[in-house]
Amino acid sequence: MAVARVLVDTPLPQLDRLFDYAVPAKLAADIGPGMRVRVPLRTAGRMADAFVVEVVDTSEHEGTLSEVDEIISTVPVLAPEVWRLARAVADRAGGSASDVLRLAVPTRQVRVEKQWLAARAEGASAPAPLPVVTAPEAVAGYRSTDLRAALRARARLALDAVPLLVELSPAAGAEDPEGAGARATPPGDTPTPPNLWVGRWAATLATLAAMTVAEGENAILAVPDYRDQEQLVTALEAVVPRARIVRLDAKQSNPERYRAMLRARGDEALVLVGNRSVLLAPSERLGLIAVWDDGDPLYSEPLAPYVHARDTALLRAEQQNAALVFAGHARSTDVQRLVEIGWLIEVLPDPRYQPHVIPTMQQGSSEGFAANARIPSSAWASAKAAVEFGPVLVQVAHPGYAPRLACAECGDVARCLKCSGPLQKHDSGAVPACAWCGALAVGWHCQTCENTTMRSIGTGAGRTADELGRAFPGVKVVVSDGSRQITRVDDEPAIVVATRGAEPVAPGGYRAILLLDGERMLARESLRVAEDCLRWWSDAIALAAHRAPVHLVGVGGALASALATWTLPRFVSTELADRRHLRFPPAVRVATLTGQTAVVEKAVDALPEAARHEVLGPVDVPGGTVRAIVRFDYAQGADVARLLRSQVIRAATDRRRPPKGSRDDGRRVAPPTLRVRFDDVEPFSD
DNA sequence: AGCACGCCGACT
DNA sequence: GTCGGCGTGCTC
Repeated sequence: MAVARVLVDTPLPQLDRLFDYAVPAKLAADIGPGMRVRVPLRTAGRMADAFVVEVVDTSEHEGTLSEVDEIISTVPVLAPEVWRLARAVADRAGGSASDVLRLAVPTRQVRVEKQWLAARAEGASAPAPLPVVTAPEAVAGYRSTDLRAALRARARLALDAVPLLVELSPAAGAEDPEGAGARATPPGDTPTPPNLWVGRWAATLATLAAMTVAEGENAILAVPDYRDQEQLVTALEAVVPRARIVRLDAKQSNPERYRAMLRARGDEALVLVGNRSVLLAPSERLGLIAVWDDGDPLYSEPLAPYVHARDTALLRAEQQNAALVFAGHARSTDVQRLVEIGWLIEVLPDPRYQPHVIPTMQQGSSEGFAANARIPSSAWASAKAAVEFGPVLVQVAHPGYAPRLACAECGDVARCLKCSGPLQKHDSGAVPACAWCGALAVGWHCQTCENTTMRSIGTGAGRTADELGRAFPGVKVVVSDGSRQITRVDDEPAIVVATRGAEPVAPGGYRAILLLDGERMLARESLRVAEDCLRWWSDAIALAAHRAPVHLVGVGGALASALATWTLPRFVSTELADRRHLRFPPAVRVATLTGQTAVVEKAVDALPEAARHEVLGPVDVPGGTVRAIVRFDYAQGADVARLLRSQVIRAATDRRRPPKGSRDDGRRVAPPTLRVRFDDVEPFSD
């Protein structure tokens, strides 16, 4: 008799294990691993969706088995390697595998499934041959023979990217079998020769992916956001046939994601490129996992079980014996830790390249334009000279025009009359609007002194652009910020004002770069300010033309000299040593426990001895609950996760009615939930 | 979650 | 004796 072992699709932690169901004769021929099924749970009549994990001959379960009710679809959406990964990811984070599968398997799309089944019925056509071109300049800066050997040896690397741009030779050998006209030009636009400048990092990762695909194996490439993805895909198209590149990202519609996920289950070797979710895509023969800029906060998953993409990558590379590459301009302290314990091997550019970074603490003269006051005269002169020859980048901290407004009379922060949110201005002429509810501040008056006029506090990208426009008459000014992102600019002289992370790519690189607002960026209260700044600045520095001057304004000390001498790993190593001393992450692991006082206290008591002595709190948090932070060493991680998991289950299955005599006596009440979140750095910032 | 099982107090 | 309220525990 066939037995289906299934994972029930439910958030209940007590059901997070496999259940056995008998397969009735009429389903036996069709059922298989990875399919979605419906199964009865507890009592006939109640049905639950489930994934078939395996089909076996006998069950260990004593007692009669219920029968699988129905096969929802014969399309195997859950690949075995994804199941294995989901289980490990959930276990590491004290969470449920079904929560991970929710992220890994997009919701069903019947039309896409029909197409897929029809295509499969037609018979698998042999994959197209692979005319892989390995552009030698793409790995320039590294010894490419070493990289190829490292891939073959399944090495784990911390790769420091060369902070330069590279121009790709257009579609070098990457013939598109489906017709080369796929690079769509928007209707009405005159076709311009494509700007094929990308960060060198993108060309390097693309080459590693091409080497992997040439061996008949998949490569998974993760990027933080769409801007990086655009560069990486451009670089990939130069070395891998377009038909072998599969995107998986948040911008796609559900059917697109579903189609991509099913394609990844095919036989041909592919490059899978996308945001953090791409690390959960099916990939049976996996040769390489590469993560670009792992310090970017977009890699921390906001949904339960909150597993960071870096950890997913580490687990998966281990499970599937794939090569692993963490690449970035600035290393994260997490990667530095892995280097220092010998888990990752560092790969430095050879020959070494040092960008021309000029730090200065000195502020500009206060005469002249307001923007002038933020810019030291040396930087000003350098920008003025450089803009004759091409674009100059100015990086600022805040988007908009005036990120903050205050009453002109009493100086109190200007607040929305409807919801008390802070007001801000997006354009110089715009009516101020509330940052929270969006309401326009029409007929505003100060709630402290009844005055009706405001003044700006701080300077956004828009205002900086206005001021620079006046300072450089006749020069084009381009603004790129969070809401209006520009990915590429052309060669023309221009001042490009961008908020950190929104810098466009310029052909050949910027002729000069001014990093303003450094002081303000460093003022953020967070455990990771220094490494965040290092990342924001080094990513911008990498957009400069060869040896073009980069002025880092208002920053001194070790951070500035690390950038000036381009010895970022040394700085990060010192940073990590400080954290080790203070026992802060990533030197140690942490878990936050949130819930009612009694539940949190019980969970703390259940911890292993060593961890119990390193509990911060519990402290009150909004919502009538408390939060405790536990610190422990990596070696204890598995123990702590297992113990906390059992506490979560206990909390969920314990008495759900309030004790006798209380006000809601007899009424059903939400279970006394315990929320566990591992490796959350939020509690260490504010 | 949602439902059955079983253990004590009040009933024909 | 047995009806039913409510607390406890399980779900193949």
